[in-house]
Amino acid sequence: MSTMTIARLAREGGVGVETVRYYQRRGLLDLPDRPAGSGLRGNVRRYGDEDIRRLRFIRSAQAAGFTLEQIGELIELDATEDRSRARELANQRIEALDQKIAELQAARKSLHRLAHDCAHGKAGPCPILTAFDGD
Amino acid sequence: MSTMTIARLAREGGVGVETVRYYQRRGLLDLPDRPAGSGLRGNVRRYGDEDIRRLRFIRSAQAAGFTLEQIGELIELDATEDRSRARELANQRIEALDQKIAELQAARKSLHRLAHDCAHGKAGPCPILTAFDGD
DNA sequence: ATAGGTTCCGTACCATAGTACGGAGTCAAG
DNA sequence: CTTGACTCCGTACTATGGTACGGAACCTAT
Repeated sequence: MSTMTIARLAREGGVGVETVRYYQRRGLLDLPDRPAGSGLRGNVRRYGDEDIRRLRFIRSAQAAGFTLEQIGELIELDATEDRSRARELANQRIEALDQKIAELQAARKSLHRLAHDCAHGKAGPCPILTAFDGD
Repeated sequence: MSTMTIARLAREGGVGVETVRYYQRRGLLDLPDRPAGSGLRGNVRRYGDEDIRRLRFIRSAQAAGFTLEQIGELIELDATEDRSRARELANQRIEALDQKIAELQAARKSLHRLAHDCAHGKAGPCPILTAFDGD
């Protein structure tokens, strides 16, 4: 699988072709050389497993809450010896994740109570506007 | 606290004045009448506790992952008897939250492992690009 | 060798959720 | 009764992360 076209790469990464091109523009994915083949300006670009890995990393890092800009830094960092910066970014994100997770769990609790009150309440509208009170 | 200016309302809600005005434009917050006082075109608008509650609801609902558009629907729903729609929205969001929470917890785990490997690894760069492998 | 599907690339556009600007009006203290 | 802060309002701009468009080149199967 070492010579895919961009459509295949996109499919492997679970994104659209335009998204791959967008990541290339952002410098997150490499733009391979066009192999100077038959055509006048060269062949179509080819992608390999390394590109798939990179693309999947981008999606995972995004799911972890990193911005594309931070992901760019992570990718650059991966090639350096700067262990402390890498740890710093990871630990910052873990803290943010812990906060976010707690927030979402609190929200979940409120929504659960709302759904319950809403299902078993006597009459009238569900108490939506007060759903998050006391959290 | 039944006659605040917009700056006070914003402060109580933890947002900026421009954000309050934005929510008014979106129809999420009411635009109270300008009390026809001394001035030619009326006084400045005044806000009350109801507005604070509404604003805080908006922020909480946002934290729960609702979009502003959905929040608009929730606010309208609060005035109706449509219990099933309210429950539907709440339950949909709970499902999405459960997914999101699981995703963030997985990401947290990966980052934790990365930080650890990065701290105790022998030499060379941290294995950033492979941090999410095997999740 | 020709039709159709892809690729390439620049540029433009989109949604979401704000944030900023500027000028006129209004308010509150001194 | 002026000065400085705040309000009002429309309009424009921003950030983030894409998505769409269009024409030329290219590639593949018939």
